[in-house]
Amino acid sequence: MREDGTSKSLGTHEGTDWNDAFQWDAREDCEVRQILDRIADKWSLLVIALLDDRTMRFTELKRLIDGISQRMLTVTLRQLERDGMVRRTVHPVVPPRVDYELTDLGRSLHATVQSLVVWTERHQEDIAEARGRYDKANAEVLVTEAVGGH
Amino acid sequence: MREDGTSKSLGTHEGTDWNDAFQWDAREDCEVRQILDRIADKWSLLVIALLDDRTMRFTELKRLIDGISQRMLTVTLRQLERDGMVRRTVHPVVPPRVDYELTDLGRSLHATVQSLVVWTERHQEDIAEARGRYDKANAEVLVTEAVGGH
DNA sequence: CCGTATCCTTTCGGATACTG
DNA sequence: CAGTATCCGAAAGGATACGG
Repeated sequence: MREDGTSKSLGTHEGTDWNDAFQWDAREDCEVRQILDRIADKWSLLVIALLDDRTMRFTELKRLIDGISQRMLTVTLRQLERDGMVRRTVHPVVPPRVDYELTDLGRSLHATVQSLVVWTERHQEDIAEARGRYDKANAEVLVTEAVGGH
Repeated sequence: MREDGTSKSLGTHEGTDWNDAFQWDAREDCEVRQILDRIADKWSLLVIALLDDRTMRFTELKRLIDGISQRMLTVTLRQLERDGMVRRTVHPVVPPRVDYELTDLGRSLHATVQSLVVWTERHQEDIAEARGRYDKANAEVLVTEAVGGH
């Protein structure tokens, strides 16, 4: 896909007062986008948060997260392992035992993500308030339209 | 949906050495999860990054991002507006003119996200290297299986 | 115990056409 | 110009069954 690797969204951007925003998020093949996708997908952060505490086995994670399907836990762990966030250790015993633990890179990522978590906790009231206002205003518009026969 | 609002993923967790990871990400109705979803969706960050520079009109954003469809720009802006990140100002003129600008909350979020961007830039080589190792190791496994008649 | 393979539903997002 | 409405294909993710 993407038969032209050249001009996705930057274009020629001649004399514009260009900011550095696009250095990091313009194309999908951008590193930042990929990490962001990993961070934001439904389960990765949960896994990282749990493993930041201690090493865990597959079934432990499965049980603690529990909304997760076996398939998605596997997929999530494989992605995290591939990106170097998680180390997977297979113990050749029966029944099989597989340990998962965070790498230094994974721990570092988790620490960084925490600042976002803190931000969210600190501002969740502002957000809730904003949503309240928006929804209220929007409901009024709908009512007005209905009354006016639209 | 979710007919039982009680036990989604915490369960009873009796005497486990429980960490605080789940305070912020266990359920989908959690604030952090919602903000994360917004941050990670395909276009929000791009919009925020552009608006952090200056106020822009709908068509300006459309042109600058340009991979985006009209529909998704509208949807993205509405979500950001609802969450209090973006302020939408309609000027009652013809042809219509609508300005979008970041609120203080939006600017604050953008600043916070930057730390993640910086982290990614700083570690993208580690990640690329990890992927290289993983893919190489994985390819060997496949070859071994094939040779062994699997 | 730790997965993989398959199927199937749900969601996301692009294309297109139409309005004030 | 700045949207809304509708349709449709692609992808994410859950359920289930099976394998080493």
